[in-house]
Amino acid sequence: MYTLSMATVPESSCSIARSLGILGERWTLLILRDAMMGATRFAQFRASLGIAPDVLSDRLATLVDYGVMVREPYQDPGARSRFEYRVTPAGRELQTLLAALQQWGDDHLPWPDGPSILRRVRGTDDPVHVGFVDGHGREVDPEDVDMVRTAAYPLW
Amino acid sequence: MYTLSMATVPESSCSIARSLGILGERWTLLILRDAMMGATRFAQFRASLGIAPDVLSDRLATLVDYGVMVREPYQDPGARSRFEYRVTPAGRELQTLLAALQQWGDDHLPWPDGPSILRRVRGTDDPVHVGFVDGHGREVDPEDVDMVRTAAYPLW
DNA sequence: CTCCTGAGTTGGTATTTCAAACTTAGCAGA
DNA sequence: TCTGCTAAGTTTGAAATACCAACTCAGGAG
Repeated sequence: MYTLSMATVPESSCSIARSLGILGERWTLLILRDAMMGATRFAQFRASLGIAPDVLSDRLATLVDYGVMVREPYQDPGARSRFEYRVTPAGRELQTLLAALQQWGDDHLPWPDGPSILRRVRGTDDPVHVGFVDGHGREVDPEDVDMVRTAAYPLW
Repeated sequence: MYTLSMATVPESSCSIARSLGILGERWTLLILRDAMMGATRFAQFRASLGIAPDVLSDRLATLVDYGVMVREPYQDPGARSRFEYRVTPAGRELQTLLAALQQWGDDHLPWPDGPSILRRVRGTDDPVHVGFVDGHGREVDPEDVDMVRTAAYPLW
């Protein structure tokens, strides 16, 4: 059905590698960004990104396949039924990932006019950033975050 | 000097797109993961990732070019001086990005033996997660984070 | 002056992306 | 009924990218 070969999760004990197996292909995170901003239709993604239709088709299939988006029918009045794409709860959880990318870009690859999108606490001017949080909802300095290897860590 | 054409920041007002211009190529974030875990040398990255040497060379050049890593000379006793690669402070700031990928992979693409790496508050058993934080160091629910378009946002 | 090692580069093949043209299904108007 | 219109894809062939093996290059050691 699809000419391009869809992405698969690599056989790796590293969850970063597994996530990137799904999300790390060209265009995938930009598709998700647009979806989070409200895009749902093939032509919308296509117009926004300028992506080739075969590649878009392939990326959407991967996202649907791994539960990041769902493909569901819709019908505009006086038009035939077609399919649109929506972010699932699993996809919503990638908000922090996209925000982390955004934050780093704002800090290290700034644009002359400043950020085009800000993140704020709803209904206030209070800015929000991405960071590490402990079990009590308190921010933890990155320096104070330990990475602990478990038994599942490969022994070279 | 390099046969592969290095990545460049796209002319986009979206900082996610700009970040992905540097970081979104195949292998780049895995190289950074290894670097964060202590890898510094060409052969180390190569062995760990199984990446083709020309591609590794290209990716390292991009990372150095954009200040994510630095290339600096080192000398092992009784060997000639060579170059190694280290993460810069700008690169360190991608910790949250990698952690967000890790967290999502742990949650949605789990491995039979569980996570191979845990993040904890240094010296404790207190687990740490990636999330949104307000100006007072308090966690903010993703539902309560507003994305506000500024004047720099393109008007379609 | 030859061997060894680590950091790359080169060259040829395989894979992925790109762009344009084509297909398909159904509604609408003539 | 026939033709046109639209949106969601698929197909096809050319261009760019990645992969792999072999090679280079610069010292230090023997």
